[in-house]
Amino acid sequence: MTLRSHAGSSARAGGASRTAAKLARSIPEATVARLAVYLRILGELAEQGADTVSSEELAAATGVNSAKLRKDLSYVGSYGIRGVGYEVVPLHHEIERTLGLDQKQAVALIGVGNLGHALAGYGGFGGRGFPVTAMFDVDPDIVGIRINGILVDHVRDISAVCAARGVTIGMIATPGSAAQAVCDQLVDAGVECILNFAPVVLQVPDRVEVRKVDLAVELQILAFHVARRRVAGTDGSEPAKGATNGSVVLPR
Amino acid sequence: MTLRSHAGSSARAGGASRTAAKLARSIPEATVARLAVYLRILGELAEQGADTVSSEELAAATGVNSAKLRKDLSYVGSYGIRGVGYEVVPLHHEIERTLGLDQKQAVALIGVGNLGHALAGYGGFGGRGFPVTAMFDVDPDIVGIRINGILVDHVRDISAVCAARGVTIGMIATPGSAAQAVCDQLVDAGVECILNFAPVVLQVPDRVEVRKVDLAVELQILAFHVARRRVAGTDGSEPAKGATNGSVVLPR
DNA sequence: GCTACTTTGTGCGTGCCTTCACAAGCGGCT
DNA sequence: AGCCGCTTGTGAAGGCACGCACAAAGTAGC
Ligand SMILES: NC(=O)c1ccc[n+]([C@@H]2O[C@H](COP(=O)([O-])OP(=O)(O)OC[C@H]3O[C@@H](n4cnc5c(N)ncnc54)[C@H](O)[C@@H]3O)[C@@H](O)[C@H]2O)c1
Ligand SMILES: NC(=O)c1ccc[n+]([C@@H]2O[C@H](COP(=O)([O-])OP(=O)(O)OC[C@H]3O[C@@H](n4cnc5c(N)ncnc54)[C@H](O)[C@@H]3O)[C@@H](O)[C@H]2O)c1
Repeated sequence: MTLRSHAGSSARAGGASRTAAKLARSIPEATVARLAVYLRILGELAEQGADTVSSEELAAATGVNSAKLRKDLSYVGSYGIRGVGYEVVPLHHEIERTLGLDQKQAVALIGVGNLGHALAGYGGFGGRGFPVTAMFDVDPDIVGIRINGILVDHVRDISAVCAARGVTIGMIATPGSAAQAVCDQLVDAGVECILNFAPVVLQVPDRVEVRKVDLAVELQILAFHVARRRVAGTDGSEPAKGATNGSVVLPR
Repeated sequence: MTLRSHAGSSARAGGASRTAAKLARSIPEATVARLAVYLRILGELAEQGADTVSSEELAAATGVNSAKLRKDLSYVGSYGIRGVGYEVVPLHHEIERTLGLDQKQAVALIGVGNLGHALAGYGGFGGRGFPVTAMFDVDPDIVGIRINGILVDHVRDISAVCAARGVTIGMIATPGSAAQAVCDQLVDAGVECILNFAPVVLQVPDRVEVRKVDLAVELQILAFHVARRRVAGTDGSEPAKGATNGSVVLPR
């Protein structure tokens, strides 16, 4: 099992129900998100010199159910050894390949304000295959400066610069009022994946994928749980660890 | 695929059970995340002087299915008028109440580095009921400075300061290596909700809820789609419909 | 080679979330 | 008043994800 086909796409084993096709192996979105987390832990384990890791250990480290983890890993292929566990390095490599991280993605950052500066200076991106290769702003005090050696260009040049540098992912960190216009420019430039930090809902063509990071929403969700907890605390009903039910109780 | 929203990051922390409290009502986690988005749009509509809004309009503005939106709103009560739509202001008010935003939550920020500075200076929090009322760091150059009038304290004082200012939510923006220790201190201080920006999986007691914002994971998910799209492009399989998504996904 | 033990890979039941479709309700028009 | 058109609220169905539990498959010991 260890020396499985390597080049081949290892078209998932056995009586795969998938109508096969060379690739079509669709991976659940939820799994993709977790794979990225496994990847980070595997990287740490590799640095520590770990050779193999069991699903149980990896699950504990990433905070997921071990069965779920094994199922997730089964989507990238069978890289485990029964009775032993998973080989850290090969698995890490294979997840990278599955997520498409073997090919670097050039990232463009639009809006180099408070948040933009933090993002631009963050080493966690380039180190993981996402070099910020282009930056844009409209503020004349910002356009022209360099951050990590990259020049901040004027937004009017988005199209040309992105095309020239092969940008595939755009990060929008402008004020909300400018986000849609910036987004449109990115789309015109051919960018098909956008990470949006502005608190607006972007309208894009079907072919473009948008993910949104909305900190205010995150806080509101937490606030909701604080409030719920408070009320629950007053009636003495025990929080109980019952079902891993995703729902939530609320006063009315 | 774009639509995959899902919001349920978070740790499933303390069992959010349905211990049927007398006046309790269970709201799906996914709905809570979307309510926060509706809320923002409703706020904008109110500013523009809109009187009512139909589920179809609001759905278009927030990028969700109108049936889903109506079902979401049905959890907060029946505030719609058939044949007309929803009254903007009363609905806005009611969602706020439902999410527990009528009571302000004091937020503590730990780690005032690049990202921390951006978060500290962000007006979008205080303006929405989440004033940053305490900040902490270990760097002697940072401890003692003021941001927006708030003094940055030393981490050793987390417990005392948080208790004194009634902090209910903690935001961790320290390097990953320090995150768990900081988290433990917050937990000791009685904080039960944590928003974590560090790329580590925090271990917390069941009663504590953790949500994680992991930008590297977000980018990796986008990268996956870029890669998938590239391959798919060769065989002509369909792209994926667009829309918008909610927030971040993460397990626990 | 055989047995005992460990861990993977997955079939399957369960439950949440989404979406469709439509009856019920409301305002306006005649 | 009565009818009409529009929109809400929700029952029901389908899909997806989770997690249990177990057979398969490998290692270790004798
Ligand atoms: N700072 C935070 O912690 C934080 C948190 C959550 C969300 N956000 C969101 O992130 C976005 C940026 O926040 P910020 O605090 O960095 O704001 P900021 O005002 O500091 O920075 C915005 C930057 O965008 C630039 N800009 C304005 N219009 C532009 C345009 N049309 N094209 C290109 N650049 C343009 C400005 O010159 C400025 O440099 C906002 O939408 C904000 O709501 C920020
Ligand atoms: N900057 C970004 O855009 C970005 C993006 C994604 C994730 N992150 C994550 O956010 C975290 C912070 O990033 P950053 O760029 O602001 O890093 P940074 O190094 O600029 O800031 C970290 C701050 O934490 C402080 N700190 C260190 N140890 C501490 C401790 N034990 N207690 C309290 N404070 C302590 C440091 O003094 C520093 O001020 C990191 O975990 C990083 O991975 C940052």
